[in-house]
Amino acid sequence: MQKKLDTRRTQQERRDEAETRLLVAAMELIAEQGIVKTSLAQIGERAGYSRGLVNYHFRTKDALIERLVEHCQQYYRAEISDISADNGLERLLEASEAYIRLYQTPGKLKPTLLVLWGAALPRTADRDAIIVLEKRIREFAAENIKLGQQDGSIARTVDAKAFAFALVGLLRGVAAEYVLNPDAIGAKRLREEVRSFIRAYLGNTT
Amino acid sequence: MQKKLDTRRTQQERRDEAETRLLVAAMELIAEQGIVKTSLAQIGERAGYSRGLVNYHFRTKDALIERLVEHCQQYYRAEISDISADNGLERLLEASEAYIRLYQTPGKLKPTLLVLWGAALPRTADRDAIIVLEKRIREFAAENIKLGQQDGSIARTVDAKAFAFALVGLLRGVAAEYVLNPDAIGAKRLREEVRSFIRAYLGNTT
Amino acid sequence: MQKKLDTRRTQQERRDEAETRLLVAAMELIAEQGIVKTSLAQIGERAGYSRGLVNYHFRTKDALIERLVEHCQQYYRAEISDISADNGLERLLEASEAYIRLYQTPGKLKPTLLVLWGAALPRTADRDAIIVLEKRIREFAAENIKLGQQDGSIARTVDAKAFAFALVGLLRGVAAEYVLNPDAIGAKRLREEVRSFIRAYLGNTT
Amino acid sequence: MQKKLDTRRTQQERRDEAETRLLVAAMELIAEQGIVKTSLAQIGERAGYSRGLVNYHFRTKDALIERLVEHCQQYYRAEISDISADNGLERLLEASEAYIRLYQTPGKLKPTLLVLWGAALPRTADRDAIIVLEKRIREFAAENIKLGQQDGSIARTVDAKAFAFALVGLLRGVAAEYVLNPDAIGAKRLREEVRSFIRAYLGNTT
DNA sequence: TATGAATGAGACTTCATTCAT
DNA sequence: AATGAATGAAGTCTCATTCAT
Repeated sequence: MQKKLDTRRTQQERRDEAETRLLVAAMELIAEQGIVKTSLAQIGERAGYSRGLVNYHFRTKDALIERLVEHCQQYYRAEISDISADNGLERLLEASEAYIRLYQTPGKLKPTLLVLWGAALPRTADRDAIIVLEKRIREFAAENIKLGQQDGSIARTVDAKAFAFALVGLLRGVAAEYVLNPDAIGAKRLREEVRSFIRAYLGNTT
Repeated sequence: MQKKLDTRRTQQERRDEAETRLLVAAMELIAEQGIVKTSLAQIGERAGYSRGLVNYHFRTKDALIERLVEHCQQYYRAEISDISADNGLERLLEASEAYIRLYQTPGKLKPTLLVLWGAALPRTADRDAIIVLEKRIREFAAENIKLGQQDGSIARTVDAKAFAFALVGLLRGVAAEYVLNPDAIGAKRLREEVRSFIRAYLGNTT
Repeated sequence: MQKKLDTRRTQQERRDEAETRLLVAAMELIAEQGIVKTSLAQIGERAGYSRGLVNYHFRTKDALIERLVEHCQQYYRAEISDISADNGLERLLEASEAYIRLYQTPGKLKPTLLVLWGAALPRTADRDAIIVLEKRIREFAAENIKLGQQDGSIARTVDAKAFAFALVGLLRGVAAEYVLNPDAIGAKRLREEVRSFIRAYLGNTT
Repeated sequence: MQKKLDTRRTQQERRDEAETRLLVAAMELIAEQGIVKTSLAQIGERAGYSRGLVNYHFRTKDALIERLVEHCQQYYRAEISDISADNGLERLLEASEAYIRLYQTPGKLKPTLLVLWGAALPRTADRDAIIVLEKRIREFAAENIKLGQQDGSIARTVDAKAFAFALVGLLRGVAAEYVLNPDAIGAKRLREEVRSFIRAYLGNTT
């Protein structure tokens, strides 16, 4: 019985590990090649398994992409989560800087979510997961703006919803610009510029 | 003589008309479905020709995309070109507003360039044309910033190159955000927000 | 246990059988139509499978051709291999006669290698495999000539390398001639003629 | 009237020149790439004309190939024709040597007929023209053998028809071997070897 | 749990041929 | 006589998916 339990746990663990490795492989490949050029066989093999495993785990490619968006989100959240500041403005600035920095530190996985976002611009099937994600991020920004308005760090005249929309656009767009053309501007200089940009507006009418 | 002129032009005209119709069809389809899901056969047929004509004209799909980027640029430039303001800041604001507005007025062709831009994020073959285009646009922005610094409408402390980078990111990102989620914010409200955002920064230290 | 053995072998066996059937189908079709007119879909279907299987197995058409050359060689070698004579001259004569006879006995597969050889004359991609094969065959001939010179059946004045070159040319050329025009000469008469031709030269200065 | 005649002749001359240039271009391209990979458009353009001209002149590709075989034959005959020897054996030897030499002197056109011959090995449409040509050449050889038997230079025991068959095979085969692998043997050495080979047999029983 | 053989749809591309100029 | 726009068939190759092991 003990043995059976162990076996069962091992099976589950093996499954989880395989799934994680498949997702990581998928992130790498999609960041490199885009969604369509990345085949399920490639993913399985990059993960160290067989061609067939992706279908076995995720059933279809669309399901994999959907699952991938969630996975990416968690991954990103984990990398951005340690915000130490305690007033709203600083929290926004820190989060923004962390977001940009994500694309400036080496590592293949980073651009994956951005690539998925870019791929969602035409009316494709995988669009919905990205849209939901965007909404959540705008809400996160809006909450921090309201927080800042309560603690006095952000002017009351700022329209939280509208600014959140613009801010997310700015960050996504600048990140994309950087991915496309990393040599056009210094990494640090870019982060400062974005920071000043945001601060100039939010602190403006205080 | 009239006849001869007509005759001489007709072959060339046929070719030109076909090319234009193919490009327009390609823009429509790519805006709807993205690059990869759009087949050359679809383009030919949507344009009212045969499945094979696209290859006859453009040789390869990559060549078509490259040509399409140029075509889009001209198309966009024509729509944005009438900037009436005479100082640098106002010129930038007008151009920015026109750019956002482009995605807010109906018409299938509009999102094409944005879709191409999003599709260039992974390392695909068509990437280069987009990168070149981005560079040109940043240069256009930087020139207007310098102009504004000469005519006094923009603070001398602004780093033209860095701000151009951020500005193009902002506009692209906001446009993408809007294409993905047009109902999250009012069209006019968004344009005002972007305008305030830019003005707050550029006029900041005057 | 028996069952386990069976199970273990079956996947591999399925693959091997498919590969053999595909190669045989390819040999038939190429002998009939030549390389270029033979499509991969035709091969798959003649073998009793789907249109796509050839690509699944051999990846590309060039790879199939390369594999086919090896396969043909083994096939031919098996048909020619029983040379009983023990002196060099007789061994050469027997091998030569067996080679010609190969094209004189019915059976679709026989001309395949000859067709591949003919198709390699222009600078095509599949050329290399044939060239390597030719070299090996000339070496085989040269070895037997040297053997004959040691056992006294072939004159020492014969230049092994040069004669091997001419001999292989003779056999290939006569076989091709026969395939093109089987009614121009009796099968037996042709074999005798070639035999006399070779013997006249090799035994010449004894 | 004179003028009209002139014009007519000029038209005819232009037509002839175009046809010749098309045929030469076709010979070059087929020697390089084989029949199937050579497109009619390529031929037209290599000849300095338009893509459409080949169809205008020859109607179909098959007709071009057929015409090409005749043209090649004339071309080859012109290069081989000056045989000065006056006894049958020497005439055969000279012709044989000239044939081999044809493939040993630089110039793209040479291998064309050989390529066409190789391409005729499977049962294709263009086969017949080649078969007819082969027959004519065997007859030419047989005539010279009989001539040699009359003038005493060739043994009466030789079977003219059978030997002609073998000889043509030898020459074709050796030429093909040389085209495939020119570095395996010296050009002069090869011609000597073939000459000795033939002489050994024909002079054998004198 | 995992593998990989097999399928079949669909894409890009080439090209002989037709036809308007 | 000559051009080249346009067609449509055919071929190679990729790949998501199914299924037997």
